[in-house]
Amino acid sequence: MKLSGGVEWALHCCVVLSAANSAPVAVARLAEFHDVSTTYLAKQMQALSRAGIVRSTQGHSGGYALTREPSKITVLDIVEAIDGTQSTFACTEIRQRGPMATPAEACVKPCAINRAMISADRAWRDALREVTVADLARDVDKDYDADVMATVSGWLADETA
Amino acid sequence: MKLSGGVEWALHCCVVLSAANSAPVAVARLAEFHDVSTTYLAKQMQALSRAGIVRSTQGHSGGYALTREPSKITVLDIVEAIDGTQSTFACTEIRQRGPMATPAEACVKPCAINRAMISADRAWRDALREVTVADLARDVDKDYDADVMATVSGWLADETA
DNA sequence: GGCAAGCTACTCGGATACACGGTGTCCGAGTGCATGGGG
DNA sequence: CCCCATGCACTCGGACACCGTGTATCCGAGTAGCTTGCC
Repeated sequence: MKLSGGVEWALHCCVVLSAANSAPVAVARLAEFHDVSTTYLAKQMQALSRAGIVRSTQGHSGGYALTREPSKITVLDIVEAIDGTQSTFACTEIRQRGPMATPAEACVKPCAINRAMISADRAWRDALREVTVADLARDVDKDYDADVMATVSGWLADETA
Repeated sequence: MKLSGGVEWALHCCVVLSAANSAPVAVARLAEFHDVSTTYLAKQMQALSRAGIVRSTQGHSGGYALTREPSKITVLDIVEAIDGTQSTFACTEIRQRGPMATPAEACVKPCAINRAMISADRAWRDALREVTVADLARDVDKDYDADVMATVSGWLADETA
């Protein structure tokens, strides 16, 4: 029950991209900024691209940019893009097996165990859906430094220049 | 982000054990009932034993039994026994890395991303804590058959005899 | 008949192989920009 | 001076190895109950 490590990178990258004002940022820049593997981060960004969260621009001075307002991108979107939308619990319907198997026609509804898991999974996703990239960016400014986002923005501009 | 498959087995086993009235049930019986691997199920039961959820009795007519009332055993207890208590998200503090690293003394509090994840994790665990083994057993009776629990209890008695 | 010692068979427990998914990396296809020549 | 063709360097994208965790299994240690012999 561990989340893929790439999720953290993807989240941080989305926050940084929200400071770039829709200007494309190359993977190499993002990787350098976070001091992580460029190639592996590229894999995560591809997943974000496939999920429609970021838009890729090729060629010189290309890169990735958010496709919509940071306030319209939830943490859940990013998590599901990287880690998949599959539920945390996969019911194998073992009640239909064994000497006292429940007949299949009685199994139209998920069993109590599965329901509890689905409910918990829903609570988890709901919590993640509550937080947007814009929230993350705002909290970063508020909590850690006076204007990290502005500094990041400037750093991105310098690097691009 | 997938839960260990053994969690499902452990949950079902705890429900069955709640029908056994504290009488020890061997792993072989549980495995036969669910039609799953005996040896692997044994591993899960060992984890439950280590967590103090079940008590093992050795020797002839030994086996596993719940250590406390089914209403005092939550789904979360079982999940954490099998899958560990570690959080779903492991913050690697990448904000302290790279050319614009945040100084460590400013990182006394978890970052916004980590906080969102912790909050979601908490919501998930809270939901699992709400459901007990007694609830599961009751719902099994209510939803699927007239008195599955009684039948299970009788089956266990027959097998033991 | 009652009791105790020994044996048997059944139980759990931890240590040991195998497999799949995540982790990490690489090179190729595609494209926008810069440049240089011509009009 | 302006426009266009060409080349280039930089970008993403998918295909390819490696490793760790979970999956599955086995055999050994320990104990409760049955059997049997004795008192």
